[in-house]
Amino acid sequence: MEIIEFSNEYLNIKDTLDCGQIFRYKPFNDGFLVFSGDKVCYVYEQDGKCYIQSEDTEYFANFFDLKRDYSVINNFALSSRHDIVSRSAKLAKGVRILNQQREEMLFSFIISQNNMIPRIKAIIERTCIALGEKKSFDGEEYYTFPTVKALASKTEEFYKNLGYGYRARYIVEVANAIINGDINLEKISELTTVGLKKSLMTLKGVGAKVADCIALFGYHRVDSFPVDTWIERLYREDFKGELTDRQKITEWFLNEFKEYSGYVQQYVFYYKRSLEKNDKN
DNA sequence: TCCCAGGGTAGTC
DNA sequence: GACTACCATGGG
Repeated sequence: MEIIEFSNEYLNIKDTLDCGQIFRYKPFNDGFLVFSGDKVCYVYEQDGKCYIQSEDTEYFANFFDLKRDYSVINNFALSSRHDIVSRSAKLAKGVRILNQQREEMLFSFIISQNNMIPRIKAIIERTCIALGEKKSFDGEEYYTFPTVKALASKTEEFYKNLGYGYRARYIVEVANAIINGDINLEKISELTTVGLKKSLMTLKGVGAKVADCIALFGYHRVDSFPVDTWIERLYREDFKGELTDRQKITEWFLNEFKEYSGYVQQYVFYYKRSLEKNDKN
């Protein structure tokens, strides 16, 4: 077991995990267990430092995007002419864009459509228990994310029983499309962001928003700006925007924030959702 | 009971 | 191209 130490100035574990880009993590001791594909790490904060403990620290150093200088990104957002963006940057200073596994992002965000985050987590959890491999870490049992082969081996009925609803058909079709070689998730990483999105959208159940999420969280394409119901509301309320077409709203944000778009999206998404949570408390 | 959730598809015009 | 009914499920 290896361990990495990292400053927590631009890495807040809880905020980064809790902003809807990852669905598999859980509280553990003084921090969290974080799962990615068949890998796991234990992360916690102590005395101004983050500690990442894993059998594969190299993987998780990249996973948490540790090589990138987030002071540049955060300062860009802090100095935005949009008040909502600078306020978000202040609140979400420790939020980073994780580098996650492509297959896991693809299937996870297909599940995410017209769904709620707690329910998405529950469906993915049930899927891992049913089709993943059982492993243990520091005495704690966990299940890996299923392989595409395992996902393709089941029928639509199987996924309906796991609570997928109408999305069951998409999982079966997409898993088989990968098995058949209709799409290669590694190969398409060579494409431009526009080409990558277009390629992902040939898959059943993957529209513009889901493709944006996969591009951002699975390929670190930060010239992506996923627009969901939260962002659409934020666009209307906080930017006084008048566009209604989500594609055009995405284009508007991309033009506004350029190569920082993906980071800004996470900042404001975190901000908007944290406000909502506080209203309920 | 209706509305909503990190939306997308297929049909119509 | 734009518009819309419909799609499962569970929580508020």
